[in-house]
This record gives sequence, structure tokens and C-alpha cells, in this order.
Amino acid sequence: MTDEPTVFVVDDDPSVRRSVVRLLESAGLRVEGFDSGEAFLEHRRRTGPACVVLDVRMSGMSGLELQRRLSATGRPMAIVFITGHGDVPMSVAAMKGGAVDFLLKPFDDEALLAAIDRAIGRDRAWLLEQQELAVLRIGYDRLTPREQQVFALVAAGLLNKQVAAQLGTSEKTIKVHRARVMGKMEAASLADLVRHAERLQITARHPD
Amino acid sequence: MTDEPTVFVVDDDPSVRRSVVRLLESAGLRVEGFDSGEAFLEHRRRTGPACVVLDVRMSGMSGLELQRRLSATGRPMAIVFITGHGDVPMSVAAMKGGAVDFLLKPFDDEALLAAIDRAIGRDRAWLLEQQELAVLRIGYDRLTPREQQVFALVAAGLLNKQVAAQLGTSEKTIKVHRARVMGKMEAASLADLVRHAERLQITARHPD
DNA sequence: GACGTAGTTCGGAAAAATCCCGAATAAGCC
DNA sequence: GGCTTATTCGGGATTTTTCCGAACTACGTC
Repeated sequence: MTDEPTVFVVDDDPSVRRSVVRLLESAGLRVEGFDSGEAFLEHRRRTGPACVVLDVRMSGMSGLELQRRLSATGRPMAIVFITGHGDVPMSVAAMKGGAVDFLLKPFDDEALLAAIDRAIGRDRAWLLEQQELAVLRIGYDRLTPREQQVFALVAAGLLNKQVAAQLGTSEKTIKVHRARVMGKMEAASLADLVRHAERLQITARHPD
Repeated sequence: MTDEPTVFVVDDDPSVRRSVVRLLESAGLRVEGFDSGEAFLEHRRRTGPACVVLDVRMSGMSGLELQRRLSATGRPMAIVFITGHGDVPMSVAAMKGGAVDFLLKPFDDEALLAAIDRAIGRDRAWLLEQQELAVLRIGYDRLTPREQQVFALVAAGLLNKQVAAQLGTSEKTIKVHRARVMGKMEAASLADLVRHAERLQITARHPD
């Protein structure tokens, strides 16, 4: 998984696909072409930063349908739509679905490249976010059930004494769990631990 | 400022405006009509949850221009566009600008009401977020310069001793500041304080 | 049954934070 | 000169957290 971005071009019209691929390659981008949404869905794998250039109107799976499928996966890749025969409801649906842009053919080369740039930027930010979350989740998964409970309550701001009362054990025991949580979550301070809990959306209601 | 939502209808065509106003009123919504973007910008004031139904093509300020002006204000209100003569680039620009929906006339009454519902929901969420942030900011503004420094460093996870070293004072002094920060920020625990710092985007780099 | 591992439990000593009281210094304002 | 605010400390009692080690149970493996 390199840091070099990849653009997936999905279009069932070979001539359009070739010309788009050539344009992007001449701009120094790594490109892979597919002649249908089905082919793209099968072929995809873990990659570095990427985006999709997608024709809305295709035989077989439509562009909007592919967009839905993609957003249902764990990797909601950024999409730039291109089309020769687009209408307003279609473009609005695409944008509501999270598309980066929706370009009408014939489009400006510059416009497409600019849209792809934004799309890759968005994907890069998403990847970075996911990588950071993955590290946190790995730590969290190593917590025992008891430690997870203590984690939630400590991050909610309860004192060890209160956590102990809540869980029906002694304060001393909570101290041990707490120390293990700090270690496994690689939190250098309570502030760190609270921030990690926030990002993992770990919550516990504070009993008044 | 009540909790009852208001819909602002901006359209320079009196007949369209009247019919839209009538539709929304019959749906139980509070509605105010304007015949131009300029009139709307002048007339607006603090309100409860609200949204804007906006014609893209108007004499004077266009709908897209009004959208830009609105997003530059402190209150980026949710917009539902309606138009008789919309094209794809126009709708894409509107959606990229954050519009909730972009409807072509003649549109379904149901479609408009559904879009307005989503728009008001979005504005409600925004208002709630702003209210919570306002409370935090009021607390933060009451902090003295020194207290703000201590706040940032404590929220970053430093011990009192480390904060003292960083600011060149004694640990005892930091404890006093810290207690005042907790009080003014209405933080019941350090976890609370860290979360408040997060939402206010208060950061301080931790010197290794 | 013996053995290793993981999870939960707890004691005690040292460090850190909190809370109560009070107080000195300096800057700015009327 | 008085008044407020900000910043800086002290002392002592209390609470909370951290770090050392260690016992007990449950579970699966050999």
C-alpha cells in the first residue's frame, strides 16, 4: 500500500474510458479502467489513496447504483461522476449520495483533474482517520470485559471509588484495571484516555 | 426564540411565492415570504430553528449568490432550492455549497415538505451545537490569560509539576489556577475538562 | 491430574491532586 | 488614596492516583 494515489475509471464506453485514462496518466496518476460496475466491485482490493471516476449511465449497474454499493462497503470511496446525458434529479441524487463532483461531457480537462484532486484529498483524510481509529480499536480489543467497563466509567469522569461502587468491587481492584487500561490503550495521561474514548465513542452514563 | 420552526420563502415570482407559502402554512409551518435575496438579508434576525426555500433564478441577487452570502454569515442556514429552469451545473454548484435539496418545478408537495423537514432538522442540530459551544465559550472567556495557558496544558495531559516547569512558576500556583479553571469551565472532573477543551479546539503541544 | 494462561481480585507505600484557610505583589481604574 | 483583578505563594489535612507485588479462579492443553 503505497502513498501514490490510484484513480479507478469505470465507464462502459471504451473510447471514453481510454481517453479519460490517457488524460489522467499524462497527469502522472496511476489509473485502472473497468468496463462495468460489476467488474470494478469484484476487482477492488486494499489500496492507498484512491478515487473513482464514474459514468452515471451504463449498461448493467448504473453509476448511482454503484455509488450506493460502494457507500455500503467499509470504504466509502470518493466519486467523481461524468456523463453525457445527465439531468438535474440525477446530479442531485449523486451529490446527496456524497459525490465529490458531477461533470457533464464534454468537460474541461482541468475541471476533471481538479475534481479528482479534491476526491483524493478526501480519501486521504478518510484513510488517515481510519488508520488512527484502527490503532485505538486494536488497543480496545485487547481489553478484558472488566477493563472495558472500567475504561468507560473512568473516561466518563468517575473516581475510582465511584467506579468500584458501580461495579460492586473494591477501589483497589479498580486501580489495577485502570492501570492496565492505560497501558493497553497506550494513554500517557488521563487526558489521552478521555480523547481515545471520545474517538471510539465509548460512553457511560454518570449516575448522580 | 421559540422552538417552532420558521421557513423563509425567497422568490421574486409572487404567484409561486404565494402558492408555496400557502402549502407550507397548510402543513402547519410558520412562514415568511420575501421577494428578493436583498430583502431577506436585511430582514433576518435571530430565530429558532429555520430554513430557506429559495428560487435559484431571480432578478437581482441570484439564489446561488444568496447562498454564498448566507454561508459567510454566522448562521449557515439550510437551503432548499426550487427552480423552473435549472440545469446540471447549477444544481451541482448548489449542492456543493451545502444545499439540502434542489427541486425542479413542478415539484411534488410531499417532496418539498420532506426536504424542508430535513433542512429544519439540520438547522436544529446546528443550533443545539452552537448553544452548547456558547456555554463553553462564555466560561472560557472568563478565564484570565494565565488560566487559559494552564487550561491548555492540563487538558493536554501534563502534570501540575510539568505545567509549572513549562510556565516557569511553582506547582502550588498551578494548583490554584487549575482549581479556578475547573470552576469557571464548570467541569466536574478532569475528563469533563478535556472534553470541553476538545470542543473548543484548545490544544497545546506536549514537550517531550 | 498437572500445567500454563488469562481474568479478577486485593495490600501497602509513594506520588500527585484537591481543599480548606490565608496573604503578598503588581497593575489598572475612579 | 481606595478598589478590583491577576498572579504568585504557604501550610496542612484529605483524597486520589500510581506503582511495587501477589493470591485466587476458570479454562483449555498435554
